[in-house]
Amino acid sequence: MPLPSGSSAAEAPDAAGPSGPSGAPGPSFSPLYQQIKGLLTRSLQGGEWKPGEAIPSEMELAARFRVSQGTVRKAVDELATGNLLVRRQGKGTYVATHAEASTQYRFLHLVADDPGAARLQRRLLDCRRLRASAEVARALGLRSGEAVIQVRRLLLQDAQPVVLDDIYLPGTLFKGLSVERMDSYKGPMYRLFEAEFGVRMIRAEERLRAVAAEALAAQLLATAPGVPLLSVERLSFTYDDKPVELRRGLYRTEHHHYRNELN
Amino acid sequence: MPLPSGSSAAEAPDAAGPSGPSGAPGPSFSPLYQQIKGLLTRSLQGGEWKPGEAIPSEMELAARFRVSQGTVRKAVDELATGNLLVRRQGKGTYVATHAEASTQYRFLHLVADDPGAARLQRRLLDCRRLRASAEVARALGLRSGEAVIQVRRLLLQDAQPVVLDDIYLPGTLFKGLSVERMDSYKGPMYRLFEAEFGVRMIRAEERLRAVAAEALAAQLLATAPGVPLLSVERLSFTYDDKPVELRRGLYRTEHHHYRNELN
DNA sequence: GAGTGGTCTAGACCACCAC
DNA sequence: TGGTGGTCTAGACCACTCA
Repeated sequence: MPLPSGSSAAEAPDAAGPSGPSGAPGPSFSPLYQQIKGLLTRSLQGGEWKPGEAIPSEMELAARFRVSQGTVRKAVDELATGNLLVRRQGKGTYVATHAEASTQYRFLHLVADDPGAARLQRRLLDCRRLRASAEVARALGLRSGEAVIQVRRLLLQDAQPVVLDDIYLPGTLFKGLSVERMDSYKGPMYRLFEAEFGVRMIRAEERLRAVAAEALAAQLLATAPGVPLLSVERLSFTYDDKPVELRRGLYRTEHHHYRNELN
Repeated sequence: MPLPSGSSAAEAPDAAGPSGPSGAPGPSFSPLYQQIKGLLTRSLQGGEWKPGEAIPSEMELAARFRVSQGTVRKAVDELATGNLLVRRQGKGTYVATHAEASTQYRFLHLVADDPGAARLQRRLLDCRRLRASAEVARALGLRSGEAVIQVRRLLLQDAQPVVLDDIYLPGTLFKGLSVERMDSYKGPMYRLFEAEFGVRMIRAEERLRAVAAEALAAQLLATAPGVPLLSVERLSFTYDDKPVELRRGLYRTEHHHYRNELN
């Protein structure tokens, strides 16, 4: 309880330690910096600072929350580690965005065997509204039959199809998404999502399998039925661990591989 | 340069900042805690503290290195983040090991679709000494033709083969490794490596592909030729980013998937 | 109760960036 | 030159573990 008693401002967090003056049997102990982290996350979620913008300096935040700079620092450190914030020495701390080149394909682990290969091209095949199947609804936390937007697209390298993606998005969050809007947009899809719909992908879980190409997938990927494909099912989450995108990808791995780092 | 001049003990690190008293045009600046981190890593590498043992307390390390506890703390924090050390509040800081249940299969991302599935069983098929092929030599940083140990094994669930692994190890580091020694060993293979051969796997890189089962692999995995398999090529590193294991795995993914978390 | 890691503070100085 | 994040310190107190 390092806060000077009587100085509790509106935004000052309350440590509520188990040995607090109230003597309440607090079931859990939450360090100050964790509470600061929570407050910062709420501000990010609420849009107080938008992707790409700078958040207040550590000194300002320390004053706002009535804690020392070191405490704010630890909170910001963890948010930066979680890729929610980006620190730039001498300039400030910024809200992370999917726009930066370094994070261009943060979630796409597929790389060409040939390191000097060309960049991937995008080709939208389809974008339609439909009702969520039981499976899609379950993954996205919707009710079966709710509106869903499905996007089908290819990624190509040197005009050769490499990835076929089926993307499912909750209809309520992505009203007005259309082929035209996506086609005219330069840059990563996740950047469009955060800029146009205010939906920011924070983390994702993937499940990988080896499968045989079905007839349609083989045709779209310009390969033969039965060819082994890498199936990548991705569930992406925004703040609060809320799932907001289901993506089923089929990757051709004759000249590409899925790269993963283990620590 | 916070060290009091004239107090340079044998183990005291030298910050050597660009604006040091010598005025040397130091090309790079290395914070104190980074240097401490390096010293700690060297001690780990040299075996001063063995896997599972406790390292000296933060206060002791601070005294040894003539820095404050906070500086040691930051160094230890990063090593703990990198899974080299494990902190246990109230007890001490320990050298990480592959023995703990929580890290039992730290590097194996394959999980059963059915969450209530049985544990994986291990079956060693083969262990032989041979000369490194050009490809294996290149991956492990050896000369072509150098001695290599190859281990082939299966992982089974409910008597059904799920994983076929071919493991390649530098012969000089793993003298005396035999089927008997591995078969009689309870616990993870990486635990045996660190306990019996002093080789600790720190991190790894994997390349995943979808491939069709060849005749031999199909037979060993009790499946049909042509079935899609997940090919996982793993290169594991010890300290100094030195590669010490090449592993080629073939995973059946009818009832299992490779799980990955994206941040 | 002694010892460990965990949190928090206040203040100093450094490296980097922009104006 | 001033502001930002980055490093380092010294000291206080807390939470946890174990004898």
